[in-house]
Amino acid sequence: MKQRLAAIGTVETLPHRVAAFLSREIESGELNPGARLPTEQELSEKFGVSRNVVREAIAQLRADGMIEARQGIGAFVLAPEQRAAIRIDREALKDTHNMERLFELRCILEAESAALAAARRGQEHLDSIKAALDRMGGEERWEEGSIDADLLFHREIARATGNSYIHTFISFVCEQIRQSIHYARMTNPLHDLVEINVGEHVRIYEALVAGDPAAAEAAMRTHIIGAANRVGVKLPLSKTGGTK
Amino acid sequence: MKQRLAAIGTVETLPHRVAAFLSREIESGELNPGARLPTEQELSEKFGVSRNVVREAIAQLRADGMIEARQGIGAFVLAPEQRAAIRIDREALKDTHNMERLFELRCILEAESAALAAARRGQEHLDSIKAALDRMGGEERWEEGSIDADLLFHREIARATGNSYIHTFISFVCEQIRQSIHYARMTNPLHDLVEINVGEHVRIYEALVAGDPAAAEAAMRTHIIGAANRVGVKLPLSKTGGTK
DNA sequence: TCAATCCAAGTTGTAGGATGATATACATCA
DNA sequence: TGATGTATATCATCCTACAACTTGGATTGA
Repeated sequence: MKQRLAAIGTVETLPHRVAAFLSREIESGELNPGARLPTEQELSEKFGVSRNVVREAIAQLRADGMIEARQGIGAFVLAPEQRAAIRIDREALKDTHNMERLFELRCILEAESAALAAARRGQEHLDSIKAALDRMGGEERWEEGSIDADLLFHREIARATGNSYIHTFISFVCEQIRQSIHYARMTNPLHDLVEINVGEHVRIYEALVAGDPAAAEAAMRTHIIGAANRVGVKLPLSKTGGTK
Repeated sequence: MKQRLAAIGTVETLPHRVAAFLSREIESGELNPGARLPTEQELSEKFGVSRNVVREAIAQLRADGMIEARQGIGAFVLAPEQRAAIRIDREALKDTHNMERLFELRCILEAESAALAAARRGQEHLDSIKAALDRMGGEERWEEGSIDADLLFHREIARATGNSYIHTFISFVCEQIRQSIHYARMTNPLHDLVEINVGEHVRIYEALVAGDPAAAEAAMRTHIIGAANRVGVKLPLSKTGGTK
């Protein structure tokens, strides 16, 4: 419900559309780093909007460190490594290959974080993780609420590391994945898969309770690879086979 | 040189300052999720700026998914998990404890990525990594150029994973760290430390050449812990002691 | 009294113009 | 030649006005 409202609020506003257009042009390489953007006036004429709209669009891109505006000269495209923010293009995630990469990143982040969490978790963390687990396996299965609980489970583990940056990054990546597979989840509501999913979570939780970092890491790795498979993403072995 | 200009270009513009202020208020919890922001007019009066400036500031926050504006009603604070972008507060990194957390995150990301890179790198990757290594140990030591080369070395390894998201995330984290310790590097230009730093990079490179994921991961982990120490950050054991 | 309708005020979205600050290129002059 | 000033282009900021939208209360009618 709330989600619905948020979605409606995200209607394309003019500055957003202009920013998206410029952003695409930069990402696609039509505007290389160092290149100068058209002047605000030219852009406002080109898009048929007021200069204020163009300025708001540029303000967004500038905040991300995508472009740099210099008074009296113009606005220039910056190199990707100078970005001040990370933003993931939702469109690009429709490509399975990109989704695969994102899952790989998630696996790296969450596996080691699970190990950290196992070593550092307090009782309160275990409680909130358990609460999420119960909600996930509760009456609501594979519904909106269940997915929320799934995400919350992972976020709470990230929180148990005591590292706010880890929490932020994991929350972000998970949310990107969740919203991108939003459409696909109704197609495979197979109960077998749900059972498997819950079971994997239980094993992670047990490792955390035991305070066993290696077990937590392994369980998390197994789970994420499995989760990727369940949404149709074949994850390449993110770890070199546990040969260590 | 270019870096210098970029730094000057980042002078605090009015919208940026307003956005930073509001962002602080949200992060600190003074404005809870769901709360309504003051109207644009009130904000413009409060900060003594025009409404346009306020609007540009809000445009930034909205692009990040921090707030949601609804015509005719007002602007509201969104929950952290709905954020569309990751941004790290440079001010917060002045606190050593936060810097420590960021290094920990970096260690997680880079260690496993080094293992991936060792398994997937092609000859072209090895070449560009070697080029960065040479520049680092070249005539320019611990100068601007040397630090650039250091960063490039890490970015090229991230690129060798073949995963663009990993590359993006690692580049981002490294850049945040680099800019935050910008002032500190002149204070410890001890040549011993430089030698150690280069030596650690060489060992990583050798593991990549050998195609040995485990060795690459271990070398990278050692290096990042060492790098943290060299800028005065004592990293807690990010891995549970290699007891696996 | 109660309900439906309409209207007015408040808020964000967009437009357009005016002025100040800054950088570049060119002309001017010693 | 070299320094200086001027013209111009561009972004930064401000201002006013109106459109679109939401809310709540006033009005109206039964």
